[in-house]
Amino acid sequence: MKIATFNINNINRRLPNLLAWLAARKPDVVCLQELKATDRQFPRSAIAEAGYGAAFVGQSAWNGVAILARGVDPVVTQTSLPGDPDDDQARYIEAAVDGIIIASLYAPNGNPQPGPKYSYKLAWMERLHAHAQELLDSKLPIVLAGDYNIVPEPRDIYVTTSYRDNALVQPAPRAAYAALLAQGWTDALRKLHPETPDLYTFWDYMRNRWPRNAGLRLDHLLLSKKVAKRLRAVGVDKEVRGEEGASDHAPVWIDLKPE
DNA sequence: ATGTCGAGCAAAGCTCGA
Repeated sequence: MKIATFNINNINRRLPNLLAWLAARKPDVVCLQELKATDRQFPRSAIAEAGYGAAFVGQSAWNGVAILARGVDPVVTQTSLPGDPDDDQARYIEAAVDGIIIASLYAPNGNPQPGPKYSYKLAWMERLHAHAQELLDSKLPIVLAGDYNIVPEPRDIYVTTSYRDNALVQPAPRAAYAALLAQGWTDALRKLHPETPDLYTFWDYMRNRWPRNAGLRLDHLLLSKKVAKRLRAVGVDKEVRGEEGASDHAPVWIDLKPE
């Protein structure tokens, strides 16, 4: 079973790239972020024709998350991250597919820091921590997949000072990510590639960062223990980032052994 | 490496978010 996460950066703008990738890689489940589309604008028919059921939470212009499942409709369990009824940003959806609870999350970027956006980022991560603990307590197999907008460690970014003041690399967000791992989640990419350098999932459009491989690791799949035991392979479909009209992120995927 | 990209607003270029 192959589960992927992909910050698509506007699903309609990127639809040809997405459909080509779905056809080539045939993931069983795809967590998408940054749809930048309302529910009405979601390309339902194209996704259905590609053979995928879909659950999504859209928003005009910004954010938006979805879960696609090949041949079935995801069974939705959450359409927002619990903990703040006033938060109306479309950043979290969760569904059951083939016995696994799968979340597609788009954590706040948090720039500039300090400031209200940074405070929102940290508060959102605290809410994620609380909900993640509830999910673990359920003892179900769970995958928390998405764009965490956090570079977990210094080796997860190219050598630079450009991001020194960026919210993505600050100690507090890094501590928030580490706190998730401390709950018992497995960072899938690091689990099977503990020493590999240049494990990037995002390359900014600016400053020639893709040709220079000046990347960051922002997109993560966190696995509960039952899922971690089934982990067979994990990778980044890096070539996708080099396509015409590409998103600034590349897909990350895991392959799970049957139960 | 002070730069890319696209959307919104509103009618073209500026501003915003990432």
